[in-house]
Amino acid sequence: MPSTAKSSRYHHGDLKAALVDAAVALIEERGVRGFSLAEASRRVGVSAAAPYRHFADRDDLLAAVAVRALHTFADMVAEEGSRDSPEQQLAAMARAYVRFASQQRPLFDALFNAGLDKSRYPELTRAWAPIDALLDLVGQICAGDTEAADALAGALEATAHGHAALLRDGEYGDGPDALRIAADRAAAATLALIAGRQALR
Amino acid sequence: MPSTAKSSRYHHGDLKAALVDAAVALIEERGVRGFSLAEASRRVGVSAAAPYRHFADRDDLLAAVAVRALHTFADMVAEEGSRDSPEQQLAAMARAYVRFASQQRPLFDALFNAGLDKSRYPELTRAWAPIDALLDLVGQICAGDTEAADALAGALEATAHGHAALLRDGEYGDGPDALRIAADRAAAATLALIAGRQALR
DNA sequence: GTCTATATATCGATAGAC
DNA sequence: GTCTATCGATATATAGAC
Repeated sequence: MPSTAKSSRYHHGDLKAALVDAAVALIEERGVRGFSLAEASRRVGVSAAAPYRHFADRDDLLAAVAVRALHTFADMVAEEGSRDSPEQQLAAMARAYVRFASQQRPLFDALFNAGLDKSRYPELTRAWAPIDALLDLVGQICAGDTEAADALAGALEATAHGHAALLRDGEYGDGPDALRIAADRAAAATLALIAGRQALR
Repeated sequence: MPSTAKSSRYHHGDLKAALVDAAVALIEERGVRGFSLAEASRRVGVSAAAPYRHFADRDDLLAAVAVRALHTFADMVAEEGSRDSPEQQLAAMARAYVRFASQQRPLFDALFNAGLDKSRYPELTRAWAPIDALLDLVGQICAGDTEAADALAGALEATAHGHAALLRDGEYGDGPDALRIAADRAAAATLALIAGRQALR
């Protein structure tokens, strides 16, 4: 281990990651709007100037949080794959989507509510990659009809997102029941959309 | 007209409304995050201190915008009522929801993305009143089964919201087609949920 | 009801030392 | 790669005059 034993007077071996961690905690406590580079610096014990060695500006750190969100989101959705029927997997995907919004709220906010410029951060467009990966499940259901599959996939995505957003907004209450309710509803709506998919075209 | 001809040195007969107007324009241009009381004051030509005669603080003006959003939203949804079948009315409601997000984006943001404290502004919980008004349409479809009606209404609401939120996020593109696409999909998803509603319970 | 003036805070970002 | 120091901008909010 060559450089791990740095010690010296610098606070971190990986300031970049530490700043992302601090940003997540900060967003959790104060929301995206309450986040600032200065406060994040304070929390990890460095000067306000230090972050600029790693991030071009405030939005750049926010974007780094969004990228982490992307990966966490993909992991949570992917966990639901590979068993049961396609229908049950899609319902589980909707549950995972809602769970992500609830259990990783700061990440959800960074990804969907930070107002980041997507032309500046094209990676964020890949937020839907994990969803797209499940699109072949939809293909199995719609056997061959790719137009129908696309329509159904879009409806499932929007419905899962809607339940997640409403949960985040407190529409299902604040307690621990809220997540269960939202997840149940999202899963049920998923199955209903599949059952009624003829009406999509 | 007694007091309309005020003239004198004061800039407004209705500063409160003028500030709300300015706030809407400001949110349109810079987003909720870019909104400030100071800039709104500047725009209507009063000092930064003037608003405090009408609003307790920044959030208080933001909440006033959200209340306006509430009414606009209700109007747009209500316009869709009263003809066609219940199914078609619900589909039209979903279209109106999406149209609201597109054509009144600053209001949509103030209502759903401003991070306002809902325990401080309980009126905002009434955002769903216009939706609830259409719940009896759902009742007609589910004839008697109130549990099924509640489940369907919740699914319709979340699905419409999901399409609106994704549209606002640019998920359907930026051009004028985006609204049409999102509205079509939201309406279709509404009909599909109705068709597949057995799966909701 | 609005103004001026001001106190206070915080932030983003840069320059230059180490 | 981090620090100190600092500039400039902007915000919220209050006090007191008019």
